[in-house]
Amino acid sequence: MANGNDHGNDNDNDNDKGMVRCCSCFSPFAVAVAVASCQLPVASCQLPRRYHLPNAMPLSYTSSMNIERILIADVLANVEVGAEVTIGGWTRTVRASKGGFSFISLNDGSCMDCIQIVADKALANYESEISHLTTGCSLLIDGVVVESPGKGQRVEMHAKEVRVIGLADAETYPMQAKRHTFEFLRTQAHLRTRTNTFGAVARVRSAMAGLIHDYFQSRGFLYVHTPLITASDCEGAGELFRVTTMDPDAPPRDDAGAIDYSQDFFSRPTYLTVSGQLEAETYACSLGNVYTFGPTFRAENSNTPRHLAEFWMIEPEMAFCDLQTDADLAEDFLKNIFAGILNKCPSDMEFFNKRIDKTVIDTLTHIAESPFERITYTKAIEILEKADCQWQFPPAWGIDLQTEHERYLTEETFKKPVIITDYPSSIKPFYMRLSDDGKTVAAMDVLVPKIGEIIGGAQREERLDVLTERMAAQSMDAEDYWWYTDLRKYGTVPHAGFGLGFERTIQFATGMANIRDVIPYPRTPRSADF
RNA sequence: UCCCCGAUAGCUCAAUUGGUAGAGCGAGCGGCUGUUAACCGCUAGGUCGUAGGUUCGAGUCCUACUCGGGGAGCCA
Repeated sequence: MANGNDHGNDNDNDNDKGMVRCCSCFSPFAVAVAVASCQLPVASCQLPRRYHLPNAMPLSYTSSMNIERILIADVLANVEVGAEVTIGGWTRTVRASKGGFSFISLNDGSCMDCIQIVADKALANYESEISHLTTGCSLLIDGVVVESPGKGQRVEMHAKEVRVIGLADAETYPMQAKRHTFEFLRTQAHLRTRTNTFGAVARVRSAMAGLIHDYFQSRGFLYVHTPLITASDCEGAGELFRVTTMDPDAPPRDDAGAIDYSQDFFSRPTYLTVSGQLEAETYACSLGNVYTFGPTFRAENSNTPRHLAEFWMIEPEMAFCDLQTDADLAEDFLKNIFAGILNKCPSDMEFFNKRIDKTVIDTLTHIAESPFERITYTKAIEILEKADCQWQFPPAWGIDLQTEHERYLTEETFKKPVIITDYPSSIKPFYMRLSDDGKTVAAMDVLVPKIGEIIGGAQREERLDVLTERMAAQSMDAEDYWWYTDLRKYGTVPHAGFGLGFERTIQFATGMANIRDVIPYPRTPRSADF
């Protein structure tokens, strides 16, 4: 066997049970080749008796080549007993025994579970280093996978070498091996991903992003990168952040004393985008079905568990499409990604179901399997007016639905997602298509229990005359949107789309109560730390 | 932005309706242990968010501010 110091550089190819021989592949791009080369005859393989998995990454950290760091997720699930592997991670708890050995629970973020390392006092640095380990230290461990006599784990690891890479002073390290409130962890956002909850949120968020791309890519949607800086200042979606290079203390001024934006970077006032929709429409009206997936900015002074100043939004846009198909897509899309996340992150989802919200798995399963309710706004108002409820805001046709109304519909009346369509034109933006009744527009909102509006969408107004009338009615200058109206002037086409709040989707899927806990570094009024 | 609640040890909280602060966890040390949020013992650790005010005396009452949480609005 390799001794503890050369990290697998031995080439003696013995036949230890469970060892797998394979060629090295230090480029992550060569995974397929490497896996294939594992089929080579043993004699042709010059490399160490190391377990090789597609997820293994070369340990470029060390100068000794031929080492690969195996993910703990793989060790726990796939690596067979007897194999020697190298893992790296951060200690969660260390239970030291003065008698002879220590148990180290190590987590590397690849999965919810930690692997238990048994470190014997025979190790060279046992007294000097291992017996002093505390929560949060980073380690590289070389050892053999063995069956675990303890409960709750298939295997554990007997360390052959424990390299202490970084210590964490227990006196000051904020992440104690105990329960912390989310409020406290928000103040330690750079370290909170070392907890079970935030590790799981990060994995689910990443998986969810992948599922969303998969959904659209596999259906022929084109991914469009719409600009983050915009000059459109009145899309009606909220307050905008200004983008400028002017000195706030001494902005250039014109003869009349007004701020002279012609001297600003873009020679005009510019802002961070509140939506990529208008630009996405232009791509849809030449390339068919498209989607955006990127950050969005709202300068609204919103202080709620459902609002961020910077959040991510997904906005599909489809040509030759009406409201019904738009709603069909929204429903199919949500079902698909919720079923997908249950399938892709089972242990993280079990964690959320056990520790965060005991109903999430049932809820997501139910959503994936049963049809959404679809009602018109008019019908929704009827239901609310008949409801035996003391409304803080009595429902009435022409007034937008309040939070209490949305929750009543999703949580009391239907107990599932509800798609509400055909809102009064007076409460919806200019670009939504005016219906034949002249009073409503082809809008749809998807409401879900607890979160409320998760999707807002519409069939777009494709008739030039109606569009310009509606712009004028909302005191907009159509000239500013000449490129948008051009779509209706040249080869106009019915089209529709919607916007999905990414963080609200993750909130719903995980049961996390506060949106600030499902984005790495939340930006909210008076808060832009990290 | 509006309404409500909160701020006490590193973290989570308590302090009998004004009499100069306690617990659990965490940490340090010791003991014990195939342990797994281990267990047992000892020790250290706080000018009670900030600034004023009332009072012989304020963690406790009053005012303002800051920060945090919940609800509402705006929305995704």
